[in-house]
Amino acid sequence: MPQPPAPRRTLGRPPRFSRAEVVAAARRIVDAEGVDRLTMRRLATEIGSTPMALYHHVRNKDQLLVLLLDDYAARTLRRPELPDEPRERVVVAAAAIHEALADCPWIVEVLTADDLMSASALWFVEQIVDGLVAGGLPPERAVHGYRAIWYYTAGEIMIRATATRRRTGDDKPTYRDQVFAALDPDELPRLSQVAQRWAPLTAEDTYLDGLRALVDGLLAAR
Amino acid sequence: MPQPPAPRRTLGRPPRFSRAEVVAAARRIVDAEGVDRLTMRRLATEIGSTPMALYHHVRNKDQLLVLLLDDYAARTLRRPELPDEPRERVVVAAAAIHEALADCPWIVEVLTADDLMSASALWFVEQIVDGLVAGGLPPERAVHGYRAIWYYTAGEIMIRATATRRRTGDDKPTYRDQVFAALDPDELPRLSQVAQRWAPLTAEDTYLDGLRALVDGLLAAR
DNA sequence: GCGAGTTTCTATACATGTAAGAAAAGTAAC
DNA sequence: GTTACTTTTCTTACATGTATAGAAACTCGC
Repeated sequence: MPQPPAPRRTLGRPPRFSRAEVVAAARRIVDAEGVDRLTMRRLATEIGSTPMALYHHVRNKDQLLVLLLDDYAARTLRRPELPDEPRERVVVAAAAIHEALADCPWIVEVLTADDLMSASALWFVEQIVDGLVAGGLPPERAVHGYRAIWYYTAGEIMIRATATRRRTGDDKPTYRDQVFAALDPDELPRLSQVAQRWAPLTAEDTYLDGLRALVDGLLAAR
Repeated sequence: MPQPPAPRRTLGRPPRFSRAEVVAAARRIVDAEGVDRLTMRRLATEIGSTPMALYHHVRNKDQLLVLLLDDYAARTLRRPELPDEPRERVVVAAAAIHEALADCPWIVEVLTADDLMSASALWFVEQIVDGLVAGGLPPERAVHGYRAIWYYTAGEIMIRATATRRRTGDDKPTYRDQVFAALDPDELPRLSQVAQRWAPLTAEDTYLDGLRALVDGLLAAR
C-alpha cells in the first residue's frame, strides 16, 4: 500500500532540490568539463533551476567548493596501514592527505579554509596528533605540530599548483627568470651559484623530504 | 638653458603614465581605502585614464598585486643583523620575511605566485640558502630546504589570514566547530581530548616554533 | 607634407558572483 | 475557502576583470 507522499512537517515552499544534489551536480560538471566550467549559472542549468536558487543551499561559491572537497575526501580517502613507529606514522598519515589533495588541483582556491575539516580527514588528523603525542610531545604541542604540518602541506600544494598552472599558460621567461638572470655574484654568491639549476631544482617534488625534516624537528627532544 | 623635452627615441604613441605610476596609485588606494577598493576601474580614475589602458602596463590584476608586493618589500624590508650560527641565521632571516608579509594581509591573493621573487627579498633568500649550506647541506639540498621553509611560511600566512578574515565576518559557529562538537571519543580519542582547546590552541602564533623545528630537521645529519 | 609602421589608449561587450526584492508554493489557524 | 506565515525560487540589477576592435598619437623614410 503506497504511502501518501509522507506528510510534510516543514513549513514553507518545499525545496526542489537538496544541497547534496547541488554538490553531486557540481561534481559531474567538474569531472566532465573541468573546474573552470563550474559556474553558478552552469550549475543552475545542470540542476534545472536558476543561479540564485542555489544560494539557498550553499552560502556562496566558496562554500560549494569546500563541500565539493569534503565530498571528494569522503569518496577517495582510504585509511592506509599505518606503521607503529610514531615518527613514521605521522609522515605516512600526512603524506596520504597530501597525495589525495595533490591529485585534485582545483582545491587550491579552497585550501586556505582554515583546517581541513572534512569529517573523513579527521582520522588522519587524529593519527598525526596521536603520533606526535606517542613521540613524546604534550598534547598542546602535538596540536601545534599538526598545524605546522598542515601549513607546510597546504602551502606546498597551493604554490605548486599555481606554478604549474602558470607554466602551462605561456612559455615566456617568467619574472623569476629575469631576476635570476640579473644576479650579482658578489652580493648573492649562493644564489648565483645555483641560478641555472634553480628552475629544475624547484620543480622537483621534495614534499616528503621536507615533511620528514619537519617531523624530525618536531619530535627532537629540546 | 632648458633642454627641449628629450627627443623621443621610441616609436609609437607616447604613454600617458608609467607602470611605476600605476603601482604608486594602487598603493595610495590600498593605503587609504583598503585592498577591497582596489579595482581596475577605481585605479583608472585615480590615474585619470580608462580601465583598459592599465592593461598596457600590467598584464592583469594579479600581476599588479605582485608589483604592489614588490614595492612594499622594497620599502619596508630592512636587513637585520644576522647571527653567525647557521641555524639561527636561517631562522632569523625566514622570520624577517614572515614578519614583513604578515603585516600586510592583502598579499594573500598573491602569495602563491611561486617564489617570493621581489629583488629586495633575494638577500634573505641568499641568507637562508647560505645558512643551510653553512649548516652542512649540499647546495641542492639547501635550495630544497629553502623551498620547504617557503612552503611553510607562505602556508602559515595564507591560512592564518583567511582564518582571521572569516572570524571578523560573523560569529556564528564555524563548520569546524560543528565537526568538533560531534566527535566520537572512541574513534578519535586524541581529538576529543583537545576538542575544547582546539580553537584557542590553533589561534596561538606558533610560527617560530614550527620554523625552528623545520630548520632543525633540515640541518640534522641523516 | 604624407603614408607606413608602432605603440598606447578608448569604447564596447561579455561572463561571472551575488545582492535585493518580488513571486510562488506550501502549512496552520480560522 | 480565506488569511497569515514561512520557506524556496525567480527576476532583475550591479560591480568586477578583461577580451576585442579600432581610434589616436607618435617616429621614420620619403
